[in-house]
Amino acid sequence: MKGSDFIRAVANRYASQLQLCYPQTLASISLAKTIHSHMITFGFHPRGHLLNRLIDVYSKSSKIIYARHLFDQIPEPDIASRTSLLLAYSLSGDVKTAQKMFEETPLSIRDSVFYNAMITGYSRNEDGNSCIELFRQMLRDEFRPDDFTFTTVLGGLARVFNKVMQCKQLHGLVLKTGTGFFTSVLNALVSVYVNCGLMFEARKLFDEIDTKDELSWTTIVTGYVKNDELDAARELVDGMSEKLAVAWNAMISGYVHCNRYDEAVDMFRKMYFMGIKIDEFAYTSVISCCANAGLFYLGKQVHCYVLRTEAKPTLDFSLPVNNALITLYCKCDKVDWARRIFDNMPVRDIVSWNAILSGYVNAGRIDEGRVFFSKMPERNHLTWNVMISGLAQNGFGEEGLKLFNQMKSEGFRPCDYAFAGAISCCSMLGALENGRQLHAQLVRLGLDSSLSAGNALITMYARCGVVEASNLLFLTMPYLDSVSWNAMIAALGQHGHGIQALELFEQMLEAGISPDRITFLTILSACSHAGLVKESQYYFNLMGRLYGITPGEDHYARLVDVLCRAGKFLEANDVISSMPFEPGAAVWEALLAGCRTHGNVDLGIQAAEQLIELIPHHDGSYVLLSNMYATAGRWNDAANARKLMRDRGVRKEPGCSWVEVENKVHVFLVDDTVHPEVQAVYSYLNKLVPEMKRLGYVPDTKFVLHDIESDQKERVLSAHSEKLAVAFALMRLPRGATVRVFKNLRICGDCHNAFKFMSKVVGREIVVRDAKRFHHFRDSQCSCGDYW
DNA sequence: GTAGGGTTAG
Repeated sequence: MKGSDFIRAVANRYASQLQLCYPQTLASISLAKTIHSHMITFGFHPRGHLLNRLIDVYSKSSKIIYARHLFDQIPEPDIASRTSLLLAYSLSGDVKTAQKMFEETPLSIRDSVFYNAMITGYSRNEDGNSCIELFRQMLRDEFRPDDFTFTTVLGGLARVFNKVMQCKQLHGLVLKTGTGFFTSVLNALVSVYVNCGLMFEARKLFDEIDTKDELSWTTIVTGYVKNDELDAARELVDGMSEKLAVAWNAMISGYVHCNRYDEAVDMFRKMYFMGIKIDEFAYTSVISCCANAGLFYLGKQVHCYVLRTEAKPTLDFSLPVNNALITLYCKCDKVDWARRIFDNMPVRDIVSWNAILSGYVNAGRIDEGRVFFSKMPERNHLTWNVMISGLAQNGFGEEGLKLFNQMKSEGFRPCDYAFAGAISCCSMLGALENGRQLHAQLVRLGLDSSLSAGNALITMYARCGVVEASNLLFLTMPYLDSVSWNAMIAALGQHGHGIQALELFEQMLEAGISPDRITFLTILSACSHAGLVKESQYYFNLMGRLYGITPGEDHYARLVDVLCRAGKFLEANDVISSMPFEPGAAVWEALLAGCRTHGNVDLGIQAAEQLIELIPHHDGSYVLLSNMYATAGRWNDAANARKLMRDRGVRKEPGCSWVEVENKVHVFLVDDTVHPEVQAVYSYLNKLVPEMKRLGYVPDTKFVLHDIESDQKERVLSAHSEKLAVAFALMRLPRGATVRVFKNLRICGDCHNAFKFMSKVVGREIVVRDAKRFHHFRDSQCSCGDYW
């Protein structure tokens, strides 16, 4: 054998070995390295086709550095090696370098494949306009577009909005160039029509394809799914002779996204029994289905199946499967299970981190959430949104607003969801001015038609005491969903407009929106705040009978609440005994609140004792129990209840009230000595009280629940935090402006009485939001009708 | 050496 023949034989041998590196797997990278190092060890210098092959393998394994190293050793790289490397740069997201490479390649050695590769680069980086531009340049440079060119350009076009015109033009060109005989080109055209929402055109074209391949079928099926025409998609899938897993997977995820969970699970089961291969896509969708539908046991079963199947090695490493499992366990209150999966994952991405973060936050485990947030290697919009709204939901409004600002300063432009979170923070703080500013920013950014932000604003205005603004927003929002209706009904209810709340509910039904369990919770609350006993019973029964919603403990608790507030303890008792489960904390709490209002000491003490047994760390029950004893004059028992509380290390949440004045929040505690202007507040009150007394105000010292001398009691009364905050606001707000004060606990009975007289004396409206509801004091009346 | 479908976090 001659030397040159020998070298050719070795080269062929290497070439056939390199062929084993396709298609790309983890193993093929190390195989390529082995072959390459073999060449180096034996002093073999690859050239020409073999070198291109090596560059191509490295390029495709995202080992661009190796590929580039080899490439730089070639004095005059040919078009094939340039194409491989250019594509590698594009696919790694480095379009700039790819583009540079394209421009540096002389026109004389370019070919159509080279143009196609660059177009692919733009397409993969979602730059549809550059796809078109380069396509035009290709024509100017007098290269013939082929089937690959059209497929790629159309693929790029499918990623841009507003491309109906270009699509039609390209369709024409396809017909002119004769590339319309290629199924791949027609598939790409169908895909663009699909993405324009033109399903009629898409279907017409699909029907005209003589040689439909798998992709033709999956394109049209997924097209229907994307355009929410699930039934049309299903009809095609059922009629297909070949069972394509891709089409079935698309159906499953489509059903999940439309909340059609039964059909999703059904489809998955059929897939299994028909022997269609279940891959990571199907598993991911069905697990996500279980997460959304709360199907814990089925989800766990699928998880077990994943662990047992022969595909386990690949599924174990599958990011989407693991991420879906994290969400499944988070949504089923098993955050620690989710965490274990997270900890065992060999590779994690931002989705995994966000999933756990939202798990912690939604479970109220905000401390762990904070730690997790601070440790995240990467954050995106969702990360911030989850954290901000999580802080809002867990009572950390101030921190949430700080985070919102931090988000902006770190260069993230908040979207409507972030605004919704920040607005919720304002809701809980009662930070009306701040909330108004956020509203203004939304309008400026053109985000004010957003549903999530709008719904948050409805709640914010209501929770800040301006229910009229909520109503105005509700009436002018371009789109409403059930959350909007629920928010508005709740807003009316909190402010004591029970009848209007019920009227709105009827309008909701007329608008064709189906009520959910939240709707009925807000309805029952509204009835409670307005004392609408008959109505509450009516809607409670309606919920199950007409809408098939099984009342939960929370619904029962609210019904009990309405009855107890009306003093109907016997009926409340009947409701409790009719419950299909043991009464929990919410029910006892409702009972206790009613007993407190009506001075039903015996029953109240029973309820409080049950409550203390159920949640021994909750301060309110001890305080109420102690207060009940005190009301009955049983000071020893009262003291014992407080002692029990101390012995168990339970601290009473101190009463505090706050008010926004000149865009600053002023906080007052009981007997406050901290606020810089508190002395002025006390002397203002001392001037006001005699005037109130002239109108008939008698300080009601029974609300001072310490066993002290009665002359001191009146002084303690006037130092209540809500009185201080109201007085401060009266002093500092412009003449005639409505006072809006917030309190973390329920308003004290004497303060409630005092504010009625105060509103008359100063001729202004005083609005107080306490832990339960709103009180509008106007002209010696309160909107709650002394019913709270 | 170039194309195209289905998955996960609020």
